[in-house]
Amino acid sequence: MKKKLSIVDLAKQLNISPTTISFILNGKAKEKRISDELVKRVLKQIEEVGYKPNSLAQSLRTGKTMIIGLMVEDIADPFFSSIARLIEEKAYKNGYKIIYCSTDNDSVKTKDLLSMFQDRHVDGYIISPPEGVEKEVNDLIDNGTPVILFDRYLPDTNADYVVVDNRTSTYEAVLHLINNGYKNIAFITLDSLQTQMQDRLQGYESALTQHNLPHHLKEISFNQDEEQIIRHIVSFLERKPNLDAVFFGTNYLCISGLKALKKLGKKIPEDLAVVCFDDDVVFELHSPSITAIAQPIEEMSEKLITILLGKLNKASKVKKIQTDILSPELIIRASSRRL
Amino acid sequence: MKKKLSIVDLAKQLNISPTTISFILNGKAKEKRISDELVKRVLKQIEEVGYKPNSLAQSLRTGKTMIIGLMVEDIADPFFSSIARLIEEKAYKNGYKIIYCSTDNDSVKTKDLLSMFQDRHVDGYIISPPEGVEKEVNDLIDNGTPVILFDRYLPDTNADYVVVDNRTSTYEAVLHLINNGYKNIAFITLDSLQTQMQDRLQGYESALTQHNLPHHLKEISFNQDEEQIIRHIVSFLERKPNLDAVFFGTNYLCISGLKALKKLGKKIPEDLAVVCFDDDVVFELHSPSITAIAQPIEEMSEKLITILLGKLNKASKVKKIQTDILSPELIIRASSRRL
DNA sequence: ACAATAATATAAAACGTTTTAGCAAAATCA
DNA sequence: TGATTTTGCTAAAACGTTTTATATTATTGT
Repeated sequence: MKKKLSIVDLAKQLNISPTTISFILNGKAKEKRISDELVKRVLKQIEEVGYKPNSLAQSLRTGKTMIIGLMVEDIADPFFSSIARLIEEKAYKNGYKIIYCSTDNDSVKTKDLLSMFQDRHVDGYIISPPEGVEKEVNDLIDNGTPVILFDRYLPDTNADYVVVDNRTSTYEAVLHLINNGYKNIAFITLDSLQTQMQDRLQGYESALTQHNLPHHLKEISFNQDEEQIIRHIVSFLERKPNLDAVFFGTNYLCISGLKALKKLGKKIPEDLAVVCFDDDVVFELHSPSITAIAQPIEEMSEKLITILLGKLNKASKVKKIQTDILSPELIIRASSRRL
Repeated sequence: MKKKLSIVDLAKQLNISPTTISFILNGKAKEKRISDELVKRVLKQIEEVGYKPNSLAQSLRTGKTMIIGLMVEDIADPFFSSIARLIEEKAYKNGYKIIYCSTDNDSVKTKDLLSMFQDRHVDGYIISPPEGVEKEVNDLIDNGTPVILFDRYLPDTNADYVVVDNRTSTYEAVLHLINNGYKNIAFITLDSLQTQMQDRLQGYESALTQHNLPHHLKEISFNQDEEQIIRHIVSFLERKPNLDAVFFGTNYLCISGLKALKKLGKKIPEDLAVVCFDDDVVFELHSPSITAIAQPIEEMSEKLITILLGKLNKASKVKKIQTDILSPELIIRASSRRL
């Protein structure tokens, strides 16, 4: 447990002031007119003894922690963990570390976590927020902390966001079903007011309305385990024997749905066509493979980190909200094609 | 951007010393004989003005950050993201936050990340380590920092670890294939010296040797994209037309393998039986469903966090290495049963 | 009634940086 | 030459806590 040496120790070794070392380390050697010779001497010693500044002290003094808070709905969800992976990569490349948490879409839990992150003086936030944390997010922003939302956004906040065009992509996916001759298309989704879910719902409804087709909506509430979800889907499908297609609003609803269909012995797509929002390796490998709306995860992460880093660097007082609406891709597979 | 108030501000408001407040906040009121009346007064004011200690200052002074460093091979891998999810939950419950990163099994990258985490004075580590970081891990431990490894361990370190019994579980899975009459069982695994992969290999080999069956080993090197992996598997399977079963050493190898089998038009299990180490929803939903060795993720996370918190609290100088070897469960599905 | 002890609270140092303000010597200018 | 500017560096304050050592008053014991 040997003591790490401090800038003061180093200064003593070199018989100079800590100030000088600090200037050199922070790239102010020129500006502060430290002689090249001394700079060299200091750098050499630093190299030799392996001095590393204590980042806690730095943070305390500067107010910057170089930490980004990443709050996702559920880090175990492949969509979010993939995003986390990409964000991590880009953040580390820029000297930032990531502290993460899963919100469970629970606003109380999220408020708590936000408060914890604030305590730790996180420099900026990337959040897929639940509803109900508008005030906290706005407080953060008013405080000058960059916050950028993704997947869904909070209409009543000034936070930047990066989302996909849920409405159009859902609309087009449903259109694809219609074009394949399906007429009784169900939408199994979450009972949620979050923007992305509402937009998907709108896309579904407008496509059907436009083609004069009947709506079949099943909203499943969020906090249930998989068994329950499957039971709900099974019972819905049993009550609706005339359905010929079903669109799932999220990847895990679709996975539960596939299990439900298996249980019911339904053939895809003969008995029921299937389309899902959000792609997954499960859908690619499934027999038959499942048509899905694939989100541009790489692009989304890139935008997120770029916007965030931009705000972190410039501390730009740009009042205008930055919004990025990306286009997902409909990947048509066997599950939605008429034979 | 209103200034947060400090313990000194609070002290001024109350006309007392910061020391007193600190004592009260750290539960030393009794020990330091602060009068109940004053304690009440302070607590009330804290509540009223919403004072929160600056954790950076606390960390600087105490050396404790209440942050756990979680280093996994790849946070986007469902095995690791599930663990991350559970660890997160338990850590937060105990007041710890989590800072994470993906190592990519790259020892250089990992050393870098370790150094970054040290800079940030992470209190303890949970790591699924690549080989080649033994020295760094031992340095950490010598330094008094709790480190606990999982999934694989580093024989040349004093780090505690939680792993599963890879050898026995693989042995039994292969035995299961043998008992179902399969005689030419391939093992497609990583070209890795990590303990978990070596143990799985041993389990495979001892089962075959014991039953006098031929070995068919394919080792795939780590840093390849999925396309390459699939090509390697395809070519291996083409070169070995007499195989009747294949055991995959990791979940993503199996996923690539399933894609390869699809490409080759092989029927499972008629042409080729399949078993995988590590379960996944893909395997459950696949047609036919895939037999897999399911790791006790919940139990593993529980052990990890319990051991780590134990070491964090007691700063126990227990020299003995704690090792936990859990038993995975073989989930027999359609892909490995003779018709 | 006096010493010893207990009760209550605090001042000041320390953690390791960054940054402001400024000092002394050297160089330039007029 | 004397004043001014530039060069090269540093002392000390600040960030917001915790902790050690100690001061002051009240209580107890004899």
